Amino acid sequence: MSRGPRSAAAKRDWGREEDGCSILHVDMDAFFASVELARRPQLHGLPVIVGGAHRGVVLAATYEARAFGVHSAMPMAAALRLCPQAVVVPPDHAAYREVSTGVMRILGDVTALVEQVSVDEAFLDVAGARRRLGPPTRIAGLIREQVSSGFGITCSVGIGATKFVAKLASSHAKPDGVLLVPRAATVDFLHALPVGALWGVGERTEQALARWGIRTVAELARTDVAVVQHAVGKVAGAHLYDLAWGRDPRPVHPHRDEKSIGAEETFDVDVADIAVVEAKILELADRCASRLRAHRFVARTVSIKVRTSDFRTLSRSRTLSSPTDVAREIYLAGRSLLAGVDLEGLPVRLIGVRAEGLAPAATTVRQPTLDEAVDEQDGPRREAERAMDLVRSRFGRAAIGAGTVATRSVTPRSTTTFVPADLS
DNA sequence: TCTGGGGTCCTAGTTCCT
DNA sequence: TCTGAGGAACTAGGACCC
Repeated sequence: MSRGPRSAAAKRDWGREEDGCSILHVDMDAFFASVELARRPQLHGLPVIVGGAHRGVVLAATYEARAFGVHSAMPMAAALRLCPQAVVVPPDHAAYREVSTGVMRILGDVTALVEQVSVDEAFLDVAGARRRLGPPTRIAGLIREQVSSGFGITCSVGIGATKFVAKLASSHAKPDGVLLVPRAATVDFLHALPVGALWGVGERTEQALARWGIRTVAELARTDVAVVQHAVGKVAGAHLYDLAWGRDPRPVHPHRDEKSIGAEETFDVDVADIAVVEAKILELADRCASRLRAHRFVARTVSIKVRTSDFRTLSRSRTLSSPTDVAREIYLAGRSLLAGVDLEGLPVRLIGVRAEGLAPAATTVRQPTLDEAVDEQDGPRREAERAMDLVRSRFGRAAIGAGTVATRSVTPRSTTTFVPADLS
């Protein structure tokens, strides 16, 4: 689901020399939409958009919908103005994860050096697989064939000497193609692109560079690195300058350490009642905590994100006296952070909770604070939340949830509301 | 006109510790 | 005991990616 700008000039044959090009970037074509089409063949050939109908954005669109100017991250209302006949399908992330796992298994059979970047893309270093499977273009063909026959979806593969070039190559191979950029052609390939194609150059950075007359990668490469650093900052400037000359030493990392786990939600209607926002914080804290426990992590820092009705986004964070994986502790920190935010009387559009500073639970010592030493409920709370995890693993997430006030908890028809302790 | 959700990384200012 | 320097850690916010 890459969104970087592409260049027609870069979408051509750059040569056949594969030596020194061991990095593959595999990117599913319109992934969510393709999965929907694979299980609903009657939608083939139609403009299909995957996304939320209310206050949503486009998560994926078929190439038929893209022909009308629809693209991912576009507000759904705008997409439907451009393409009113589009079939809108709500996202089914569980299905996408399942296909993704299957695709990653195919990639894992090629080489152990697979770095999954997101649900629909991954880097592979196939240097060690060449003797067994052949040159990179052959391996790319093999992968595309297996993904197509196994899941009924297509993918594009970019081949280059570095991760960055492989990624750009895959975006220019779309849809359903392969593009090899030989090592010797790397600089020419890059210099054919607009500066926005560089990794890390979004709208703001593009504007900042444009103020210095830099609009293409070639122009950036010809500019003094000090000028680029002045325009976009020291670290980013040096990094962009290196990328513009094809220098990208980052290896393919099969394992990436998670840095944070979070959850956020946009309300259907902006909310002025703080109690409602706090209840949502509890729900999100519960989600974060159960994911922390599932990954066997504890978090040292809790942060919240608040978006007000005027679309301003504020964040607050606090480092806890002791790392935690307990929803109540995350909730209490989140609630107190919210109390410190001046909303200027505006209703809340979005609220998010994030657990940061993750460490393995098994090797992290939790020092009880003075409060906790007195509060003997902490142990039972963790146990109660683990019990909730067990219930959810058997009956699904909706089977059980945390309540704010035990006496007011309502039991819906098919759902059990479990109140582990007084969380208010 | 409308703008999701899950992340990472960087910068700059402030606070804390030695 | 006070003070300043320097570095580390924390915090808030912005930009970016998919």
